[in-house]
Amino acid sequence: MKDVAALAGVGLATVSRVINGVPVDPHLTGRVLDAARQLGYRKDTAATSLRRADRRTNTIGLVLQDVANPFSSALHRAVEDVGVQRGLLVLAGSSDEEPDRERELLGVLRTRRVDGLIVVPTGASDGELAAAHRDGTPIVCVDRASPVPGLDTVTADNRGGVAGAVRALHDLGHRDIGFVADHSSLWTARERHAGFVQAAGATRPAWVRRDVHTAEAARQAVTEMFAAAPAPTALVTAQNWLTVGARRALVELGLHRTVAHVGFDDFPLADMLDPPVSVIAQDPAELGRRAALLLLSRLDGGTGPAAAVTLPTRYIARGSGEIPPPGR
Amino acid sequence: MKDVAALAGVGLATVSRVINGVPVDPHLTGRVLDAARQLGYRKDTAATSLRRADRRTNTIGLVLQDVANPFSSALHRAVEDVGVQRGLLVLAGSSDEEPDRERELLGVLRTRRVDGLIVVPTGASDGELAAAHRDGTPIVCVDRASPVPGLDTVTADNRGGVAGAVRALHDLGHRDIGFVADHSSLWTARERHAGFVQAAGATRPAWVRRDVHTAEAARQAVTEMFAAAPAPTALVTAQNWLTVGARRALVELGLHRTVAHVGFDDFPLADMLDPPVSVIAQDPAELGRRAALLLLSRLDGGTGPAAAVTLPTRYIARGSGEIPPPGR
DNA sequence: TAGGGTTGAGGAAACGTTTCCTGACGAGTG
DNA sequence: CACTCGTCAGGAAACGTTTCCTCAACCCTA
Repeated sequence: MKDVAALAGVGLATVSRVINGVPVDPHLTGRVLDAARQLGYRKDTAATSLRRADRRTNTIGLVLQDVANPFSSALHRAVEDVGVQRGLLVLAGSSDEEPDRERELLGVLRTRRVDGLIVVPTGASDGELAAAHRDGTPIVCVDRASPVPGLDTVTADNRGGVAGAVRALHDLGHRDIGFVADHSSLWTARERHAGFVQAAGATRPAWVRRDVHTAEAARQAVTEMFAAAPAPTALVTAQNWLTVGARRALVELGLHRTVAHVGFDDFPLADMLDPPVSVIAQDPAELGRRAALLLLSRLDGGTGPAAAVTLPTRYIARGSGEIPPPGR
Repeated sequence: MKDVAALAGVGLATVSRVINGVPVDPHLTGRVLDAARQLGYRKDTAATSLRRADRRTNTIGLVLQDVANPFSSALHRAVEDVGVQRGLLVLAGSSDEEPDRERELLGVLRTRRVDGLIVVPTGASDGELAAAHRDGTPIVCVDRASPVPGLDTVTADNRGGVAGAVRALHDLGHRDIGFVADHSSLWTARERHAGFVQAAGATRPAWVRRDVHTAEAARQAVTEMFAAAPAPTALVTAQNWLTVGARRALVELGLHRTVAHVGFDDFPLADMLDPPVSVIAQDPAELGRRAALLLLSRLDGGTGPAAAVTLPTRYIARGSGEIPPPGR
């Protein structure tokens, strides 16, 4: 920059003004731009954000469950797309549902003075998150409720989605409905369970399996559920991997055309299985987009109470959820 | 930091030493750490990398095709996992195969003085990439050959993978094999086509469809290919979305149990379709891991000529590729 | 024509670190 | 005992910007 100033024969301050688009004598502007081009000058982001009054880094931190998970990566992409329009770059990391890892990530993101944070919180009430909030860093929690009061949140209507699907099964004549859900430490798993209970009422405990975390575990759980004497006539699985595992079990038991099955969360190729899998779909991209927009409005100085956006889910009838109970 | 120094009653330099783990009088170390904890001090990354002799930012830039694409995100995760062990954070962005977007991304990453770059290059010979290389930024190209000479590359054996699959079909008795590939501007598409030509020799032009970019386009291409009078008895699709689109077409034509079909790149649920889809699988996570390791060795001062790592592909026989030609 | 007001560019301080250099102190040696 | 050498902590400069402040030049008005 010093070199550019020297070559253009102007002061340092003028170079800064030109680079930042502050209006300046057009003649000088030309000289500075020429000199900059000639020297291949690019301004240094570190120095810029160090000195600027607003300390902006034009970077936002994104803490996901796992960058490679389709839900997370769709969300990531949506955040990127919103950010790009503002020249924001995204620093993303995977917490793997581990509170320690989440804390660590939040720590380094804070150290880098990101302008804002979008977090899929693990749920363990988190000191780092609270500290960042106190520091005034705008934070949006997405997909799950915030462990820290006062943060903006964007979530899907997990409870209502499941309840709706269960009611649809009921209307079809199903009275005996099984349910498989993920770890109860996850807010989404608890919400989906609550939706199930709300719509299905009391059922046999053996038909409700919680804390099932992998496709393989779901396969086993469903195999056991349908091996026992009175078996449900319909099944709701509360997460996409669990849905896949459950379908595998149903196929192995030869029940995939007999037992109604609805999964939470859409997944690629769900329509190409036989029968095609009906799902309660949420829109991860929309979750990400709304979270990013919310963050931007805070970055623009938006004040006011914490927003709590709930996005609707959508039932996609593909066939597996429309199987009637035996004898109807 | 000034406050910490004052509270601990030491000089600024000593605080810096303690924070960076330079050995210092244990008594002072204790005082400094106490003061830092008490004041909630965290060092500022911007100022650090501005002043440090090596200018390290502990950040690497990752330019992918699309952060949300499963191949890309698996690669992303692998890079993250390698980086985490070194305290590196990943700035990821999506080029969407657009050279302009790629340039823009590389530009802002360069501005941020990332320590190194991992890029899935669009292929258009790129001035930014070359400039970054000249500046001494370590760069690794992954999945595709480098448009700039002298860069490390990590790629899969696309050509050999396809050739192997075609030979296997030949051994089964297939003589008429169709081929569907992505845009020829993509290095991988060209390589896979080359592998096909190498193993299949000359075929009817109508049976080789290139520049097919979406699942829907693949569906149409395959529909046309098998509607015409002499149709192939086997099909190779050179990308996972194309594979899905092709399978959809085969199902619609009622040929999915008659025509042998092999896809390039594995995809989730490939084993749950009927018949299960045989694929030539590459390992995106391993590609990412190797690229990241290569980058780290350069960051550690590793010198020497550009490495060109080629990872093998693996044929996964699931059924669809093992269908014999009619009459055998 | 002189004086006050306005505009706009240059100089220097500041952001929060690291690193160089100086100087004090203690130990070892002649 | 005096001198030199080595060790280690503190002060200040420097990294590349932005921003504050000063100051010169110009225009307008009395």
